[in-house]
Amino acid sequence: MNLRHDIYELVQHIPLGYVATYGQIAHLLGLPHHARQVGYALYQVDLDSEIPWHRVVNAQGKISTSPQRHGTDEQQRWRLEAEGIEFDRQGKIDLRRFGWRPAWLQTSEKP
DNA sequence: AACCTGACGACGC
DNA sequence: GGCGTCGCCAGGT
Repeated sequence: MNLRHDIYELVQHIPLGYVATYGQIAHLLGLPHHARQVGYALYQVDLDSEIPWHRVVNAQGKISTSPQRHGTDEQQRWRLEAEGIEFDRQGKIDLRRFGWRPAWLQTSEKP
């Protein structure tokens, strides 16, 4: 399958109340150095899609902003807060608390 | 084919 | 820890 499809498939596994990073998604797919491609793929997701695109943030635990998002980054924050995720004063998420830890990493299983 | 553009990240100061 | 640099690579022009 193509890259975008793989990315979408994996993002759907991020559980409610947790977040993953762009680089983490790329690594889980066995594609290091493809973090930017993850961001590019998510940029193209329809806002009303089933894909929980809002559960992906950058490695610093912050929502990545861009003029081209036309405010969807704001919507991302609302959605995450609605799921119980907390932001600190600098708009950062504590990845130790809210970072996704896929179960299959410990059980040597794959989705 | 060459060049440009990023929802990124590791690293050095 | 904040901030700039540099490396990355799929897609579009």
